[in-house]
Formats: sequence, structure tokens, C-alpha cells
Amino acid sequence: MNDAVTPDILALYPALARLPALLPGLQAVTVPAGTQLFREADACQGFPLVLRGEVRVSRSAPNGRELELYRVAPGELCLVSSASLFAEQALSARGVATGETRLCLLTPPQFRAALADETFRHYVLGLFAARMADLTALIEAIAFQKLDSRLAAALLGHGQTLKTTHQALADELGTVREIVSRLLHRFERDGLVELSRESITIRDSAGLRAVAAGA
Amino acid sequence: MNDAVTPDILALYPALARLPALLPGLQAVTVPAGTQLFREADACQGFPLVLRGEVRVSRSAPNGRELELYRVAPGELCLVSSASLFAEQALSARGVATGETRLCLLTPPQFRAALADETFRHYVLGLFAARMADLTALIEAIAFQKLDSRLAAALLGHGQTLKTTHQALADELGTVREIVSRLLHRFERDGLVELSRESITIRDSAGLRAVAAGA
DNA sequence: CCCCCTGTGTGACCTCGGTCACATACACGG
DNA sequence: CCGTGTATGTGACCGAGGTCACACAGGGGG
Repeated sequence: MNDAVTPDILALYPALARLPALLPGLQAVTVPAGTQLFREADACQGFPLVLRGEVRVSRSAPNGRELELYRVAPGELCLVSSASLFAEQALSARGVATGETRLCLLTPPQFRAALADETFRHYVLGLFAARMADLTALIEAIAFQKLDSRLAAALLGHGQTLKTTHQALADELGTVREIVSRLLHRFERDGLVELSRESITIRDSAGLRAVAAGA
Repeated sequence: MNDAVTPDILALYPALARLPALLPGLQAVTVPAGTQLFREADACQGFPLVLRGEVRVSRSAPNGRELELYRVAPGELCLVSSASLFAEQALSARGVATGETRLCLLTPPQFRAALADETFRHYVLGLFAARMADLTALIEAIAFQKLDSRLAAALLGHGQTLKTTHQALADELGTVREIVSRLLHRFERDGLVELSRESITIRDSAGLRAVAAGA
């Protein structure tokens, strides 16, 4: 599971190519789907670069409800954990690998060294900026949009058919299963989707987009 | 309104002292209360450092409702505008000076130069990290807490008496005036506060804290 | 002194989202 | 083929928050 970093890291993080001194020290790990990479109130031990797979970052409420904040794709680094190092405070979210995921953990000194390179620096700040935009968009959605819009939006952009469970969608949106079932059924009645066990097929993506936009 | 930067900028941003070449080019402006510094969909023109006063960053919905994201205090820089530069996208929020505010606008080249200094860099990343934590906390509050808790929290930490309007509180919380009035009245009935025109006096701060915690 | 503007009080009414308590239904291992 | 666990359907019910349509008060300027 633990092995040397292959050259593909350079393809994903070209800025690192300019720091040859750093590369020999890097190690990557591959973890199976569902691995919990970090959780609330954890002390953070490094800066994870995602090479392959995906990390789902979420926050959960005392009563067991959960809400997805964002996902980390290959070529990105997980900022909540990084953030906790910079702000010297505990983590405020949970990270779980959605599928088999390969990632590379930079130690704080390694990360600091990498930041000496302006390209890498700009890349990292760009990521922070993009995340801030994501989070403010999420805030707006939660505060001002209705759930059917948000659900419709969540269904789009994952291909024609998505294989997931109502509970998973509820966790993504920060609500409960029954509500998701109810709304999905309404969508089906209106001919927008077709439902079966663990599978949702989009029948009218234009209609769905209209709902997502707040029809 | 436009004048040279006085030495006090060095007290607020000590890292800048290590970049003497930068200082002569800096200029500060002082703006009156209520000045709109930037708004949604604006192109961003620089990195504002706040020297004195306060900037309120908020996002507004199509239907006119508004929600405060965070405030920028002296010694901080306004990250939404910075973020829009890094992510090369339009601003996603509005910024208004809550009182008379003095600030210094760094141009992108100046900011890039400042980032060459590791202390300044660390400071900026720390700010980003802190804002991310703020935003995730806000998300959690909106998604999982009831409005009375959030209102109670908003009342605390501003001294014994706060001079504000119900509408302003509504804008801060992302709700409407009637709801704030209703909740404040409930608080008054329970002996937590005392109300009069444009003024709220806290009578039982422990009780308020209990409500804020979700009693 | 009166008008008018801003801030506030209030009650009727509605909708959305959430809770509870179920009933199925389907898959899969034994 | 049967039991058991997971995924889903569903209806009754509720409460929070939002909308609307007002009334009212107070204070400052004309």
C-alpha cells in the first residue's frame, strides 16, 4: 500500500517538477473505498495530494445528519486538513475516500519548501480561492434554495444513470432519506427521472436543469 | 481621502516590514460608513488590507434577502476579492464598510511580490484557513441550527447594549424582519433581553448563551 | 404642529421540511 | 427456498419559518 511516488505525480502537480530536491522524499499510499482519511477534531498530520480517486469532505451534526462540503479530485490537495495546519486549530470536517484512492502526504516542512516556488504557490492559492467560492455557493444554496432544486442539481453532471442510494443523497444534501424519496418520486411522476433500486436514470435533463434553476 | 501609508501599516502587517521596496508604492484610502467596496459579479482590482474600521462581506439572494458571510477586521485582508483574482472568476459577494474604514489596496504585482516573503505567505494562508473554518461553521449553523440559536449567538459578543435594527439582524442571519421581531420578543418575554427602538439590552447573557448553544 | 418616514408589533395563513411508524420489496447467503 | 438485512414506499402529523396585510408609534423637518 505504501510505495514510492511514480512520475505521474508530476503530470498532476507540474509545479513540483521544479523542486527536484523534494521528490525523493515523497511517498504515496493507496486506500480502498470508504477509508476514513480524517475526522472532526483530529489533529492534522500533513497536506494530502490526491493522485487518483476522490475524497468526500463532509460535516456531520450531533443528531447524526450529515452534509457534504465538497469533493477533492485528483490534482487537488485537501484544504481542510491543510487549513487546520495553518490556522493551528482542529479539523472541522470528515474526509472519506469515495472509491479506491491514491494519495501522497506532504509533511509540513515539505509543503513549506514547495511553497517557495511561485508556481506551486499560485496553484495552492488558486485552490483555496476556488474552495471559498464553492463554500459560499453552498451557503447560498442552503440558505436560499429549496431542496428540490438542490436535489435536481445533485443529480445532474454524473451521467445518464447514477447508481446511488437515497440515503447517500440525503447525506450529500444535509437532509433525511424520506424527503429525498418523496422528492425523487415527484420527479418520477413528472417524467424527469426513472427510479429503481440503487439506480436513478435521468429521462429529461432539461427539465431537471429547470428545477435546479428554481422553476 | 487618498494619502500615503503611515507607519501603522507595519504594526498591523509586520511581514510587510521585510519588503521595504514595496512600501513607498502603497497608498491608503479612508471611506465613510456604508461605502460599497465591491459587489457581486465585479471584476476585482486588488487585494485590500484593512487598516481601520470593518468590512462586512455578504451575499444576497434574487428575492432581496441577504446573508452575512463574515467581517474583515483591521490587520486582515479581504479574501473574497483576493480569491476572485486567484481563481480568475467574478466576485461572489458584496463588501460594505460598516463604519469609517481605512484600507490599502495592493495591486496584483505588489501582492505577488509580498508573497515572496515566507512570513507574509504564512500569514495569508492562515487567513485563508481561518476563513474556510468560518465558512464551514456558518454552513453548519445554517444547515443544522434553529434560527433562535443563531439569533442569540448574533446578539452576544457586542457588549451589553447593541444599537441595531431588526432588519439589520435579519440581513445578518439571512432571514426577514418579522421573524427577528418575533424571536426577539420571545427573548424579552423570557427575560433574556430588553427591547426599545434601535436598541437591544442584554439582561441575561448566560441564558442567551444557553439558547445559542441550542437549549 | 403636523406630516411623513422609518422602525416595530401582530395575527392569519401557508408551505416546506422533518419525524414517526409502519409496510413492502428485493438480494443474497445458507 | 427461506430468513435476514438493506433499500424503499407512504401516510399522518407537526413545527419552524416565511408571507401578507395591516396598525401603530415616535421623532424630526417643514
